Amino acid sequence: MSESVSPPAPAGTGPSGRPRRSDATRTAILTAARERFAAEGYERATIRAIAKDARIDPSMVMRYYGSKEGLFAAACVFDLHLPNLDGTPSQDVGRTLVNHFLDMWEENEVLTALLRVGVTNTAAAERMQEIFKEQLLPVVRQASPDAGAPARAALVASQILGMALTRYVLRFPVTVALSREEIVDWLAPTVQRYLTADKP
Amino acid sequence: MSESVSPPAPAGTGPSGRPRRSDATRTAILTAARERFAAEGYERATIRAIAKDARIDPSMVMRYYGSKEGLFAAACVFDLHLPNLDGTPSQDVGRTLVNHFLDMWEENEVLTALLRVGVTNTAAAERMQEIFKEQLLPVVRQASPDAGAPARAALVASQILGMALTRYVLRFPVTVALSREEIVDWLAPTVQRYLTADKP
DNA sequence: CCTGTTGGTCAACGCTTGTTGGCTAACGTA
DNA sequence: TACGTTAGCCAACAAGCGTTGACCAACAGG
Repeated sequence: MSESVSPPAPAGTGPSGRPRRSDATRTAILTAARERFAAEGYERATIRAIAKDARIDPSMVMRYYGSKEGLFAAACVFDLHLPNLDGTPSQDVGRTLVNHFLDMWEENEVLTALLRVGVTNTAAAERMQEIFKEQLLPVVRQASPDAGAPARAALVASQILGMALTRYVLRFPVTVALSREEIVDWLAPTVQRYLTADKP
Repeated sequence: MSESVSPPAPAGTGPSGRPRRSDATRTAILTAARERFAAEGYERATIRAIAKDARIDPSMVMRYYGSKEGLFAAACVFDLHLPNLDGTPSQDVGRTLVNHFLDMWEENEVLTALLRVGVTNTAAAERMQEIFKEQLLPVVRQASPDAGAPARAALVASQILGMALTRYVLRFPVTVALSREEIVDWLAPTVQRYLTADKP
C-alpha cells in the first residue's frame, strides 16, 4: 500500500508526466500478460513466461508493476463500451446487447482473462462483478425502470457469461461451431425477456 | 498408463476384491480432494493440503492415486442423475431440468470442482463436456427429436452453467441472493424454449 | 509363533515460483 | 564533458510444489 521512498519507479502511470522512455516495454509487458492470463489463468501464467514473451527480464515486471497481483490489476482495467440504448427500439435491446457482448469477447482478451482468473481468484471475481455492476446495471435500468433491475442484470449476466464460458473458455465444440447469427437469434429473446418481461 | 509390477498397490479399486482395510483412508482423501478442488481450483489445491485435511501423509495420495492428475480424475467421476422425462408434461421439462440442476449443484461439490478446474485444465474441461454430451444430450433428444438436439443442448448448458458460474463460483451477491423460486421462474422458460421452440 | 503383505510416516530430492538487490550501460540535461 | 537518472540484465534467495524411496508398525494366514 505504501510507496517506498528510495526506488525511483513511479509504480503507476504518472498522472501529469510526459511519456517515459520505457512506455514501449510497459505496454509490451501488459500485452503479454493479458495473453497469458487469458490463455492460462492466474497461476499458470508465470511472470517468467510473461517476461519472455515481452522479451525482457522478469525483474522488470516487478519494477514496473510491483508484484504479480499488481500486474494483473493493471492488465484488467477494462471498459465494456456498452452502447447507449436510448435510440434503440425497445424490442431490439436484447439483440443489440448480445451482439455487443459477442463483439467485446472476440476482439478483446481482457474479458477472457478476467473470467479465467476470476474463477480461482477472489480479486478478479470482484473486479468482474464491479464491471457488470457499474457498466451493465445502468443500461438495464434504462431498459427496465422497475425496482428489479439488479436481478434482471444478474440474469442477463448469467446467460452472457454462460455463453462466453462454454464458447471461449471451456470451448465446447458444439458451442464453438454455432454461428454468430444462431447465437444471437437464440440468446436475444432470452436477454430481451430478462430485461423487459413482467416478473414471472 | 502401464501398471508397475513390484509395488503392491492396485492403483484402482480392485474389480473383484473384497473391501480393503484402507478404504476409509481412500475415501477420506477423495472427500478432501473434492472440497479443495471445488474451493480453490487445480493449482491452489495442493496435495499437501488435501493430505492434511484427510489427516494422512502426502505420500499416501501418490500411492493410492498415482499422481495429482490421477487424484483429480478419481475425484471427478460423476453422474448427473438426470431424471427420465417421459412422464413429464412437455411444457414442464424446462422447469424440471432447472430444478434438477440446482439440486445437483447444491448437494454435490464435484460439479463446482469440475467447473473451477475446467477453466484452466483441459482434461477437466473435456470431462465436463463429456458429462454434458453423454448425460444431457440424450434427455434433450427425448424432449426435441429434431436434428438440432446438440445445438439445443449446448444452449441449455450455456444458461445452466452461466447461472452456476455466477451463483456458485463467482458468487455475485445479487445472484446469490436470488431465491430458488425466482431462479426457476426466470430460467425455466429459457430452457424450455431452447428445448422445444422452433429454430428462430 | 513366525512371516509376508498391507497401511502408514519421515525425510529428502529436484524443480519452479515470486521476489530482491546489485551491477552495467544508455540517456538527457547543465 | 560530466553526472544524476533511467532502463535493463544477472544471479541469487526462500518458499512451496509434486514426487520418491527407505523405513516402521500392524495385521493375517500358515
